[in-house]
Amino acid sequence: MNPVSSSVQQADAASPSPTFSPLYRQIKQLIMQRLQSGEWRAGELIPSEVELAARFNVSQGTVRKAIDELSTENLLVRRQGKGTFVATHNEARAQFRFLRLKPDVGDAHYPDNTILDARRLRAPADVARQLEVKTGDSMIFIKRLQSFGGAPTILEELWLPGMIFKGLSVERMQQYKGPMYALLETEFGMRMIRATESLRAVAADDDTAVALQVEPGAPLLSVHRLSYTYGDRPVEVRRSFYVTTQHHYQNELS
Amino acid sequence: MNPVSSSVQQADAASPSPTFSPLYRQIKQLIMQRLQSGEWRAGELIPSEVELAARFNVSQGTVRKAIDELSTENLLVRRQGKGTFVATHNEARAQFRFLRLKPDVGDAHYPDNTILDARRLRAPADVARQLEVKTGDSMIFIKRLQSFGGAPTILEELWLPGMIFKGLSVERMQQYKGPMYALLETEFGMRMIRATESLRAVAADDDTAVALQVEPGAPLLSVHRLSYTYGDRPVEVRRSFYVTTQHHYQNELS
DNA sequence: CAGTGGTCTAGACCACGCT
DNA sequence: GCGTGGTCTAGACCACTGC
Repeated sequence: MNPVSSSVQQADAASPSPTFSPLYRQIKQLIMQRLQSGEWRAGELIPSEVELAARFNVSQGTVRKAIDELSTENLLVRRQGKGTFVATHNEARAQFRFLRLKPDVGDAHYPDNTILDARRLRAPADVARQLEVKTGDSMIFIKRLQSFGGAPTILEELWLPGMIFKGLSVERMQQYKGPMYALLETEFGMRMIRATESLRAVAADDDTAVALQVEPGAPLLSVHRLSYTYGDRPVEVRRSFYVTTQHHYQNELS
Repeated sequence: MNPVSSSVQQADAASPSPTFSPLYRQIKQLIMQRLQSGEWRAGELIPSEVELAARFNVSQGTVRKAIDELSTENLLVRRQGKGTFVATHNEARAQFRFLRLKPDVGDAHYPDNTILDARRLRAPADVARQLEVKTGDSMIFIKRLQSFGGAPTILEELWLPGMIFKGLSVERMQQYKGPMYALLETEFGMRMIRATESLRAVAADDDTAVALQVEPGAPLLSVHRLSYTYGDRPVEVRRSFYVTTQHHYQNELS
């Protein structure tokens, strides 16, 4: 029998399963299930490799390979001598993983947030489609302004499924100053693990120009983000406008 | 003695080298040297893992780990049953690794190139600084327009060190239609392996507007790229303007 | 010193591509 | 059938952390 569990797919000479995956990927899935279920929470220490190998009845090397992949995907963080931890947005090194706007000169700092609007709305058709919910479903809508050293730089609107973030109050948003994803992670156990961004250059409309203190028609970097949590589930739509006179969007191609 | 060579750094209880690196990284460096020197060229098959293990006098697992890293860095490509190959820009899957502009609807296609200008110039100070050459050094300067389905979309200027690309003629550039990096790789053995891009939104100046058939002042996505070859050596500066009305710059955050 | 992840080895077997 | 990379194992030792 397969060491992991009786329900696990396995290679079989007689009937090679079309969805066969190697042992370490099955282990990886098992670990991801525990992350998704909240059994192992953000920032926590997970069992050691030896422990997991014994629990899953596989060799340590197989567990290692599973954790290797989860580590490169930023779901886990290894620390030699200490153990393996669930990755979290509540640490310095994660602050800029989803914020690619860097100052042209000087070091990157996290911007100041000002919530301009925060309330419950019904999902517009396009937002609903992207988040795979029904049009008209209850959503949380947030509009905020981010400033670097007092200079308004990012104006953005966020949509979150109201179903998931039930207890999120407008007051809580208003008073919170740190990274959004850290808040969602801490208070709702909802962890963003990847996102896709679509960038274009656009001309500022009147309202946006006022908020960002630029001339109407001034060029702005438009960023449309769709964020995913475990299981490739889309849980946030974000539409941002960046002022790129003193900052630039930094990207590495490799 | 160290299995790799007598000159290799090794852990030593008496005097732990401050620059110690594990065996598999030393193997990785040895492989990279052979790539950089041109001993193993783009697209070619390199020796098998067993062969390399024997040659370097280490276990196959150690060679595997070295190749694993080179593979995730896109320097090598493994093909089960066939062997390990040097990555190349001359293949379909590499076409869009450095071109992130995607059509809003429909599938991505490679654009048509029109060379507007190509000649030798002396390096301006800023270009020289970025490419780590001296101001006034001989450079190759190229200005070209890229079109998708007949629509002018990308206007860009490239600077390459003339020293490296000695035989690159204006005529060769004019007639060549494919990806630039494939040409540089095939004809000069110069392979781009990574790049950094800085993006901003700007207003089109008059000349740029004419070339891209947009209104003067229209918002354009400005992309400043610095490309590197083996050994983190910068070898290309590129300044592009993208029209983003029918296309967008696609980026994955993870 | 014990426990953790990190490296390295040797050997077995599987999946794939080619001849 | 043979050679390639891909998986899995068992065991040894090293490097780092914290008690």
